[in-house]
Amino acid sequence: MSKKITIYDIAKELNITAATVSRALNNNPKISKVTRQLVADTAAKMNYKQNKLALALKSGKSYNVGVIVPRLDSNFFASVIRGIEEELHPYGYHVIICQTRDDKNLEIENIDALLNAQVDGILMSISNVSTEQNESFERILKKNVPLIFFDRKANIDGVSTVTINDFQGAYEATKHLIAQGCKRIAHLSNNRLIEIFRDRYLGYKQAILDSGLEFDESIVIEAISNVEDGRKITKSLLELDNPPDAIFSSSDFTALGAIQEIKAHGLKIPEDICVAGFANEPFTKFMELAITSVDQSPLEMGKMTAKVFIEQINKKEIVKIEKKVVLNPKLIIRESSLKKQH
Amino acid sequence: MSKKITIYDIAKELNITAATVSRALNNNPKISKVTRQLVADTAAKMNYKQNKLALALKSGKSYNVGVIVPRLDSNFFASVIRGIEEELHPYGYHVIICQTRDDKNLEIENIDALLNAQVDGILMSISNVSTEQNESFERILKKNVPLIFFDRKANIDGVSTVTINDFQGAYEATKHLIAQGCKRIAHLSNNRLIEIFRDRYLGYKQAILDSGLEFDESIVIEAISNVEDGRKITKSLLELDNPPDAIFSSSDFTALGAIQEIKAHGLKIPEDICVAGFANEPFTKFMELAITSVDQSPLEMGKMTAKVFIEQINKKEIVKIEKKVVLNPKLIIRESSLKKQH
DNA sequence: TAGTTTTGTGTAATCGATTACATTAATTTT
DNA sequence: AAAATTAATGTAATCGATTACACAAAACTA
Repeated sequence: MSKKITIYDIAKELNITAATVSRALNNNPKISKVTRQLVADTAAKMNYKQNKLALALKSGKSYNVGVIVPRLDSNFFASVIRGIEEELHPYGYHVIICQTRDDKNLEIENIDALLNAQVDGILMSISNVSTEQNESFERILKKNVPLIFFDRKANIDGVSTVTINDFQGAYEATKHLIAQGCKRIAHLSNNRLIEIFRDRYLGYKQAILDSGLEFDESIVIEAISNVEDGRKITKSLLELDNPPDAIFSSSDFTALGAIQEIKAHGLKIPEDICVAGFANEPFTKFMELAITSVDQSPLEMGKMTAKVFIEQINKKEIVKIEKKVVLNPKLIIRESSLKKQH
Repeated sequence: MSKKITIYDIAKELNITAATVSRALNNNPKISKVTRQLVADTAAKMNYKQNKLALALKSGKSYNVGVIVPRLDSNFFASVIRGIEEELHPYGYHVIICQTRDDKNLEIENIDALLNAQVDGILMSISNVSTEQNESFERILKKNVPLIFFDRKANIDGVSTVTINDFQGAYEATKHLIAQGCKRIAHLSNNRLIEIFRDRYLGYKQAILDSGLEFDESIVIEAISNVEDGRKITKSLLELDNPPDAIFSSSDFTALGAIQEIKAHGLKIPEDICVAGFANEPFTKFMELAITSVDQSPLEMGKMTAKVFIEQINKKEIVKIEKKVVLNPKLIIRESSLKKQH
């Protein structure tokens, strides 16, 4: 119903030009105090609201950033996004969210759409399948749009990243299992073309080697991150002639599956088999048998990602900065791996 | 680095005007096939990308919708947002997310910011504290921006809503507890100024009255939706002279707290006390003692909300439609309330 | 008092698209 | 062959802001 009020309407009302109105609203000292006050009052009275679209077109700053994640309804990504939103909100930035659903074409499509929408930056976690599709990323950089990876990164020159030390997290978790007396630790892995899963695998492996235990590649198995796959693979592990006495999983969901299967086999946790997961999903804490896991502080990761973006925005355009922030994981030891004192 | 290519650049390259380029790119039949092809080829060669900001300013359509929720890192809201995104993506709409953190001022601020950013619609779940701050909502409507509430709604004329039947969900859950033989059912409620909590309370009450059981207001207690509050309140309930034999909670988190406290008291679930929650949070399914809960199909709710928005957008502006979609809740019965057959 | 500086506004271009309204050239009609 | 259509493109306004440059009036300088 109500027509939109523009600075031209205010100008007409006061018999001045839109330029003066614009300056007055921006508190330009060249405009007399009297006029400034008059304009401010009239704007308020007419219920004027600045059209950010026009401003964005003129200034080249949309005050929108794009955030791309594989999926939204995961505690981890939702928390990261919360962190991003809360950190950017005070600066007046809005967050546009996109999901790739681990689909390469969707990822490309989303990047293009965000660029066309003139976002001021793109913060993303790459999808499972985007390994070596650097073309889109190059397009972002060529447009001089800040690009920052969080958690799942691709290694590209000039791109800042915010990650956690997955190697370290896996190393500590495995060391902890070893400290509990476990000698044959299986690993439920995931697609190791993704750096985070490769690093978790490497951290696990290093911990075993550093402890003088035998490393057995045959009990490292790739799983999809869900309960069912965790059960299925654990079943096959338990049926081995030489079953493991601990399971370190790169996902809490597969760890949960493992726990269910181990119990179904009549074995006791942690007495017979210890289990540790990764991500510190909310449910790991809630279980009656709480699950040991590695916390990734997603909220912090989101805030840090946003901070790196803000820094980047404020630099001279000529300077190419590349910041690699690595957060420390926190091992949360719970009942699923903590044996009674002996 | 690379300058942005506009239709003017293409025009100059081909010695035609920008108007012709614009028409050609939009496949206007008035432009000869030859020219259209030529423009398309040149645009591709020069790597032209349409500036959606300019388009938005000219057309008045930004193809952005704002989604406002109390918080992002809750499974429920994250799933709703996923549903919204997946439904709107095919139409070319982008989703801008905002959190109110149950802060009235933030809610108002977010609404204003979205309106100034010229979003094409606002889809929101009101915050705990926004009861009767209809002023902002009116501002949205006055600007003719479609406003749709999901889950937590305010009752405003001309606003479409997508909710679940909370009364029904609570009614069924309570009836189920009664069917298990429970005679004294406590209710962990929440701020009943919020319609969803009021309705859950009313559904619970009605089920008790319909079953000829005694309704006792003293065992209806308001709780904050977290585990600690659930424990605290359950403790006080168990210490009553006449403790309940079942707890129906309006939140899964308080239900979990209740379960922990009941176990701590040495009582058995479901034999001594049955427990049911609300929301079907992922962890309710994962627990060793899985928790009975009411599913709200958040993904569906998100998709439905988006569909209502699309419908609204496509109507003539003159027509004020008001659509009230009510989804059916699904009672998921699990071990926390299912007694063995007697 | 003539010249210079300052103060406050206006003029018009710009951001990058779309589109109503000409206008010219080509084709068809009579 | 003149008149009427049609086809293809150009001109210029528009969306709603910002801002470099211009300019008049007032204030200051010498």
